[in-house]
Amino acid sequence: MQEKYLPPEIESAAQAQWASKQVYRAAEASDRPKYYCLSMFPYPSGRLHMGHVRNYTIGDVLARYHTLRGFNVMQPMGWVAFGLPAENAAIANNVPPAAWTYANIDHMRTQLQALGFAIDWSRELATCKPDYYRWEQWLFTRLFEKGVIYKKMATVNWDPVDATVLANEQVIDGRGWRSGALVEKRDIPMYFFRITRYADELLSGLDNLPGWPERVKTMQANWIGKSVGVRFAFPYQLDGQDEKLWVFTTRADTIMGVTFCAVAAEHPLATRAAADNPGLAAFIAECKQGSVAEADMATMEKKGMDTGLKVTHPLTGEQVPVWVGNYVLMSYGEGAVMAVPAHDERDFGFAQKYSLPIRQVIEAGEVREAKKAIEAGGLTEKGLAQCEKVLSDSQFTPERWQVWYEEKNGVCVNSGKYDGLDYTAAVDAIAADLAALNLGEKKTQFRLRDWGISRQRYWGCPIPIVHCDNCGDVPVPADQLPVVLPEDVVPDGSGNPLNKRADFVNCTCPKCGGAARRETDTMDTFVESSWYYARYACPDFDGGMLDARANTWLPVDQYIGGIEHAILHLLYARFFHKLMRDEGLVTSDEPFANLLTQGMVIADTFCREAADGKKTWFNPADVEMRDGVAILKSDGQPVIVGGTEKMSKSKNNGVDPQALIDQYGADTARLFTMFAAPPEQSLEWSDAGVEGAHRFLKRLWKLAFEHVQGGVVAACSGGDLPDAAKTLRRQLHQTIQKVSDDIERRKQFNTAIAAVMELMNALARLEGDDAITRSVRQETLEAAAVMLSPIVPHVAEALYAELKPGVAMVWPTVDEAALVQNEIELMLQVNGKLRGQVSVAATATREVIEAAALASEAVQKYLEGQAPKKVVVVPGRLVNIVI
RNA sequence: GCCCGGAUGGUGAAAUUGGUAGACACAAGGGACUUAAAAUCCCUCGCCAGCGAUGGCGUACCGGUUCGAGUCCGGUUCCGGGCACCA
Repeated sequence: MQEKYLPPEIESAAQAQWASKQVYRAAEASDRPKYYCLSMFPYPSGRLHMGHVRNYTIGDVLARYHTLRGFNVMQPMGWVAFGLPAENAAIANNVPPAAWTYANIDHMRTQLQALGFAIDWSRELATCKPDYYRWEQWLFTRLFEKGVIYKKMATVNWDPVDATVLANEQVIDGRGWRSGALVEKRDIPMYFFRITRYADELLSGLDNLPGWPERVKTMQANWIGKSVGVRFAFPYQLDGQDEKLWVFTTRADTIMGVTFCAVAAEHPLATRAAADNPGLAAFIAECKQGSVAEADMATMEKKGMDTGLKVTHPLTGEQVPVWVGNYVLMSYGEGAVMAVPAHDERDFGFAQKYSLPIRQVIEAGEVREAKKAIEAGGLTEKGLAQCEKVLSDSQFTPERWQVWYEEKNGVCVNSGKYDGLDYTAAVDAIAADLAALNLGEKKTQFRLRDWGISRQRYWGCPIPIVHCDNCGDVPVPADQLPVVLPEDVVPDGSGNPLNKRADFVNCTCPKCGGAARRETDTMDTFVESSWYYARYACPDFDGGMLDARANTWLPVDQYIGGIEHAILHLLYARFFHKLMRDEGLVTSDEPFANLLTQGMVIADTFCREAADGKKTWFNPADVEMRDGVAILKSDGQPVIVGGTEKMSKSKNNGVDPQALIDQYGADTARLFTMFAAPPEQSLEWSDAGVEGAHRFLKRLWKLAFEHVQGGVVAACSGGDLPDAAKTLRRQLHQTIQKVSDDIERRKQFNTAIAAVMELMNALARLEGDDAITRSVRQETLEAAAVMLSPIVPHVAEALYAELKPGVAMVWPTVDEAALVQNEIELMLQVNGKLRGQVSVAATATREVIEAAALASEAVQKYLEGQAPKKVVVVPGRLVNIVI
């Protein structure tokens, strides 16, 4: 055995052996239970960053642990290879996105392999390859024919200078990131997946996912946002026609408080009113500026303008003014809302700004009670005072009205026949009255909107539709798939270059054979990532999307990925799974049985801003702090310190693990990453402490080396031991218990590592070279190597091979007999404060413990001869004496 | 703005079900070994008072429940993730 720990030699030897023996290749034919361990596949941005290392190490620890536990493990890897960064790189460097992407994949695959992950590389896939997206196109055509996919208008960010659609990320402070032009909203036709048809199942299905974090399920449930409300209409007459303005509300109980309505700038009512009102037309044009992102809509200043038109309140017959509001979006709901400024914060602000009437229609329950009591009379002086206090404490203020509204525990006032009704009764009565008038009904609504998947971009999966003047939108027949994306294209940032490719665009109609045009929009990249987990089961199948192997492996037993994907990716994948189920491709209802959401690895961002507002982002590795000022190393000039954000391509704050691997080896990088924090916690990146992780591996190596030098022996398997050896062996088996639980149930690896560190510290202190002590040492080192092997596989395998040559690793089992302890120590508290300890037999009864505690010097000192008021005994933990 | 999380020593963190706050590490300081350095090993290390024994305070902030709160409840601040075209 080598005396020195030499990571480069150990790691390359181990990796070469794993590769040549294909040890991580998963076989379908196995009598062992399957364990499908999947980490979210990376976007090939160029280099790995610490977020990837963390994600894939977590997955690898779980995969390797389950292999040691006897499972047939599959851990695949691939690339979500279409996307915006490739087009940005193409514009910046004049390289085709395809070439850039494939080069990145090669580099990142090498980096992943250097980290020693137990990946079945025979299943590798890249979503930009025709043999992958072919089946996505095939499913698209099936769903199109079924009506699950449909076409409608949708609003996008339009850059009028670059004449291109912008992603939300590319709109900065309302301007295009490259041109600096003011961004406009523009309506274009897009294809949509009818995800809302599955809204109920996506919501109720969350209850069948006990292996998912509560926070993710809460976020998804809120996102889907099921609410029961009332859809109703305000009738009006315009140009001699009877029309209806439809709105939806979850608070029909406040309908009597409506003092105006607000419609979107694109609403037909607004368009009509603007026809003979230039001021309004100008305001509508203004509303069309800015991005479509919800965060921008919610934070912008709420503005409006009166259309001059009035609609009729369906219950009071009052004339209600209609305003155009810049915060109302045509594509959400009805494109119009009723406004109750007395109880809705946004409506209140709007009404104040434009001096619109505010009418209270909800009153807190206790106010109502107090008023009633006073009216009825006969109150005692004290009772009257109490009621009056309630009233004076509840003077009408907009803040109070809003609270009464939010808490839904008030009653209606100023609402005519509905006065005195509570929330439920009022909603029911009002809905019934509206229904009787044929002007409304109760309706279940979802916040979730249909999924628009058209992207006006080149580097994506072509939408398999042909536009024919005679036949309309015709799906490409299966035998003509895939519609192959040409890979020799370099986008220039002004629109989709596919539009300029006659060889791509021009085609014949599959239906009538006439000249036709191919759709040039590509699909949202979330479509590719919505089914890759299933394709890993049968990546080589060319007879269809999936074969029977998909049902062998699905559902994924453990899915691991960033919390950033809690809603969109995970919801889309769940939706897609149900689409595939309904196509008969899979039999399960949900794709991911257990989910581990990794906390973000975050790092500082640094940038410089050019005169035109364009920002250049610098990698933290290229920046240093001098006297509290961030300086770019290359030119010595200052840079702006941005926020601390998740590592990303766009902010260039990804920390490449390569330097760490080169200096210390993959095992140290893995160990350090797992030791830094528990997986679910977000982690501000710092390599301070990596020395400690490396030192531990060196110490471990040295302990094993020293033992092996004296000759390997059979591991201890119990029996009578000297005290020191017995104590160590107890700690060993406690550690096995803890590490197993930490990895399997808690999925918290930092504490598992700490426990093995403690065990190794204790082992280093164990003296004696007798046969029994050496056998305990052997048992401890063997178990430590196995317990660490999921985290640091290279060094652990090398050590195990020295300790137990020619034998395969098996996860150690806990020897219950080794755990037995005769005496335990209890903490003594007086009035909840720690005042001492007492030793008692492990079997001691409550009475014995209490007596021992009261007799102890520490407690006697505080009792001063008095009897305690109360004694609390917590078995195995402490005694608290209350005096 | 809305939804979901988080905040514990100089630093990363631990405390699993309401029961010893700070395990395990990093950094720092002191010492051993060395011609010297590196490496390694040993010791100290929440804050305040005290020579010490010990005592008081302490888990972002304010309040509450409890024999007992880092943990539960109400409110606040700051930080991170998401907000449907970054992936």
